[in-house]
Amino acid sequence: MTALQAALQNETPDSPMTNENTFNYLASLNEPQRCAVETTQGPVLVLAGAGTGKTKVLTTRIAHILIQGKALPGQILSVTFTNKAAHEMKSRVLSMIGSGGEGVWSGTFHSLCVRMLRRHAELIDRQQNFTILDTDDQLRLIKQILKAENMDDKALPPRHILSVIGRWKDRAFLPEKVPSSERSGYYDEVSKEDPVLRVYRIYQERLRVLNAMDFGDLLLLTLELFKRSPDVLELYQKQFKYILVDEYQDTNVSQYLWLRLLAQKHRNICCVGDDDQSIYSWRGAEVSNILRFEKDFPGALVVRLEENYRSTAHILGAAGGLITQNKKRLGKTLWTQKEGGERLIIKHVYNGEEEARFAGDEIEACQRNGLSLSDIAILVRASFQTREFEDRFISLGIPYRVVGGPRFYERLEIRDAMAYLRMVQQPSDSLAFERIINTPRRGIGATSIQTLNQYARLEDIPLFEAAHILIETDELRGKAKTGLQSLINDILRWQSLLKTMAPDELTRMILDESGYTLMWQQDKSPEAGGRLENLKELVDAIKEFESVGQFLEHVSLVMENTRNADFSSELVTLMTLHSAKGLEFDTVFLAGWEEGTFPHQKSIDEGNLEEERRLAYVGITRAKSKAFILCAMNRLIHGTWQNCIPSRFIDEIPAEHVSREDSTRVFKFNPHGTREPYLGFSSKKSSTAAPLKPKTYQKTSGAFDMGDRVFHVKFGYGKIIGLSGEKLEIHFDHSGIKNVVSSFVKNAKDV
DNA sequence: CGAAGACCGCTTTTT
DNA sequence: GCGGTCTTCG
Repeated sequence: MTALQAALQNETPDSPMTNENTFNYLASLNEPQRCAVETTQGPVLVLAGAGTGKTKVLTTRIAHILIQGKALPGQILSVTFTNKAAHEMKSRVLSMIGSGGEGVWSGTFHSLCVRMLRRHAELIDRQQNFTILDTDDQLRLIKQILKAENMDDKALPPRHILSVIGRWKDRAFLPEKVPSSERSGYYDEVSKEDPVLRVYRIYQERLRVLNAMDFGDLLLLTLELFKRSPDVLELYQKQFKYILVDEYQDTNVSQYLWLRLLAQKHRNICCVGDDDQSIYSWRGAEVSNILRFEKDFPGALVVRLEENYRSTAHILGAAGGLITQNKKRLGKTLWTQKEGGERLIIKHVYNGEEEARFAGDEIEACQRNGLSLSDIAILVRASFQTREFEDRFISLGIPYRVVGGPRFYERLEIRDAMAYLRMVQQPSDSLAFERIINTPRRGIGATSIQTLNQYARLEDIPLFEAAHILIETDELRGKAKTGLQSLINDILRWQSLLKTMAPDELTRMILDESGYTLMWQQDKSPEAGGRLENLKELVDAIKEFESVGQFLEHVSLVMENTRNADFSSELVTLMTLHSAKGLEFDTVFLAGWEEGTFPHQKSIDEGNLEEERRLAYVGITRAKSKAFILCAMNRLIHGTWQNCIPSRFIDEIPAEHVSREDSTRVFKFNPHGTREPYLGFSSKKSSTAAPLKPKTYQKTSGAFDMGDRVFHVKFGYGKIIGLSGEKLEIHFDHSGIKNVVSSFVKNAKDV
């Protein structure tokens, strides 16, 4: 019997069990952690520094509440930001208390909101099967509106409108609630109003007609739901006796209001976060939420977790010294029981190429010392910075992986396929219809689509319905008419199969019968093969779901890449500082610490240096034992070479925690400081010039010959034009001539 | 409807 | 300086 089952069988839930074993889970906590777990009543703010065990506190707290019998699983609300975090929470709670933990309302803000909104859709003018739009759809909708309203998309770029609306939604402003002080900055002389606000109003109206909502709406409309129906709000307020929130420093205003409403009744809310790791203000996160916590929840207990179990004293000292430069923070100092450790190494290099070469050499040295490649990460400010490292690693034969990048469900072919599914699931999804109406080509051109759109808007009906009606008239002719007629028939037929056919079979059928598969089969471009592969993968993915609807919901809420999730294999990790948050590595290379790159020029211009500094703090605290900070003296920026000034953050790290490795061999030391542009040394071209050391850790795939057609994950298809042992010289169809190691390429016919 | 040329913008990214 | 997107023309 698990502890929870025992607790649930206990007739008097308020009297804790006396069995001492039940309390073992508390023994592994340090004093503040234990305090954060045991103070279940009233508001609690846990300021959890990097590597101080915050997930442990959250999961143990849930287990504690359940084991103590203070609440049933369904009375606990546990909120995170990412699906990954949500899954981890779930599995860790389950492993602590065994079965019974499944009933906890655990998920992301967005998934929890969807759960509520589907239940009460009619109260916010939607049907239960409403669609969740992605950015693509949103953008298309905005463009449509601009066109229909005769507005100039040059003066009002759709992307910008979308981001303004997004920020309004983050702050819980419905169109009529946007304060005049928060206007977009645009002004229309004729209508005497803010044109973006006007688009916003129409946009929301269109979403209602489309039975759709965007991501911002998930929060915004849940707030609206609570407002329109106090009964519904009360239902949830009563239900959730205990609320737990992860990454509180990343919440936006809407999320904050949502939490505050739900916590009003029981007031048992526990927020965990770290103001020093707030790095998402650009997508609406408000550090002030965490800074203000004690005011928002009077009588709150604030617990600081400051004992770090991850890094050496030097790393913590460096990060701590840096972050004290920030004014707006609650303040805490990380410490460790670990002794010794190495200082951070600050390495000045000539340019980006040497930066990559240095990292490559150091990584090989790490390997010789027995470190696994999976213990090493290169962290960059912006994703384009990974390129030079990739090039170098390829020629050295260091296996690597880039985290992030384009995601599966954002690919063109996947979105198209999903649009077909959406049409079958919800025919009023006009954005999906517009996407596939002429893909593959059916002779329905822009004019025909415009006719349909005009009619649909005039009658306030979905596009599909408009198509139904106009097909009976002479508005459309020739190919457009026959093409549309057969598409409508197809969609209706697929719809009739929705209930009876297995979702993956239906998907395959739709892709075949619509001619979509054929379209890519006939496509001669190099990507076509990959696209067909992806479509197969999509069909495979759908197998796991009971219905098309369930699958669509999953995809719209879980956009993350699961394919890169494997951190165990022997690969160096390359990623941005943003995506590194929450991870740890033995050795970390912090690349591109120059003014303009990091801190980024835009942040300097906008005076948002505190957030950049927090980003630096996040970067340093990822390292367990060793951190390199790399600073190039010259860099190619937007096609021109620029002299670089070392990042101000380098100077802000206390000197006693760093050692400067300005090798005089490469770097002409400037006794007056590090801020002077580099003067000596001339650029030596070619990353392939360096001697290649034999690799023992790598399997030789062998047998390649001159002229062989091969495939490379990054460079695509190409032909071998040179051979020397492990090293191949390949002329790639799209990337030119590159030197690569044979284990990185496959024979083209095996792909 | 497709190809070629002009044009722009260029941090971070989850849901 | 490049790459993606939009426009225009045949």
